[in-house]
Amino acid sequence: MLKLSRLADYAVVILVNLGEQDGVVTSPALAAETGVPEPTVAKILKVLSSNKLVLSQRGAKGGYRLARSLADISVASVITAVDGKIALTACVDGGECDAGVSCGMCGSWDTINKAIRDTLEGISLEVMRQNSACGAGMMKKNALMSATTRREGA
Amino acid sequence: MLKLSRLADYAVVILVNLGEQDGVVTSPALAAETGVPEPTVAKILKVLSSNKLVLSQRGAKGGYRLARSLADISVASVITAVDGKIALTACVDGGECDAGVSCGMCGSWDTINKAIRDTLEGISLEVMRQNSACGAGMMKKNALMSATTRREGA
DNA sequence: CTGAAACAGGACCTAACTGGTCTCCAATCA
DNA sequence: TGATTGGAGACCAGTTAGGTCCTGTTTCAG
Repeated sequence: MLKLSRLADYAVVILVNLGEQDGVVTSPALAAETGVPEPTVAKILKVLSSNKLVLSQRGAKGGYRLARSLADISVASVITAVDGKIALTACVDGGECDAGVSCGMCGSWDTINKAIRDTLEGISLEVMRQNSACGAGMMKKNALMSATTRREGA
Repeated sequence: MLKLSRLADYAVVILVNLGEQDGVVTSPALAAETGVPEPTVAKILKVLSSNKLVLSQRGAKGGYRLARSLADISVASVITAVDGKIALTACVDGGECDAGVSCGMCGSWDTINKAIRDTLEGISLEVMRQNSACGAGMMKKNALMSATTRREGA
């Protein structure tokens, strides 16, 4: 199904949310905002921090803030940070295939991978935020709703 | 990592291999050619058959052959046949999100999904075959090699 | 007419991977 | 000095994809 990892999806939501606030924000606060479970938010933020997409401030009164504006963060960079290199198959560009079987087409996928990467590079989080069908309010509402549901369900 | 399912990868290899032969080919034969385990090849061919990408002939002396030329089969159609609709996230175009959390960006991903789909539509298996860095011989060699390794490993 | 060969369509099991949680450590500020 | 917050990694569990097998149906050969 060619699916994206859920973490990457969360990361986008979290970053957009972070971009709509000013000052440093703690991970619990972001978790409350987005409805994503706190430990997961923390984990994602750590990764984003090590990839320089967000800046962290440790200690009391610490938290996170965007390293650049939403317009300067591409979807590709978020996915790359969370999921690693963007590639459609096990044969990463020029890399060796352990399996061998799927390797018959080694070079061929490179074209596809590059095309997809270019596509994702061209879309910024700012665009994502604006194109959102539901809007920020809806996002928050949905998030809280799901958080409640999850808690009740468990 | 935005990865493609291995089945889809196999499917491409199998189809290209099928396209290089004439007459009907049995699934055991294709398995031997590609190095993909026979039951898996059979499974994939069944799916491809039901999606009209290959034509099947039952009974003794039966087998499979391409429904159209490699040039007329897009990578997108193969992936769609094997993995279902091509979409980057759980939110399929216009569909409803069960989770809610990842749904904040519902509409935004559509643009991305469409772009990726277009990219994959534009690449035919014939192109894949020609661009193959290793070439058909290498493919076969690798396949057999891995088949041997697998057998010994198990 | 009978048996073998090959596809059709499932059910089912296993294993890998992802997602999610928890714990301990380091840093910062009141 | 202690409370707060991020940093790093181990670890557990649920899901899902990959792979195998079984049974039936069709067709050809002898």
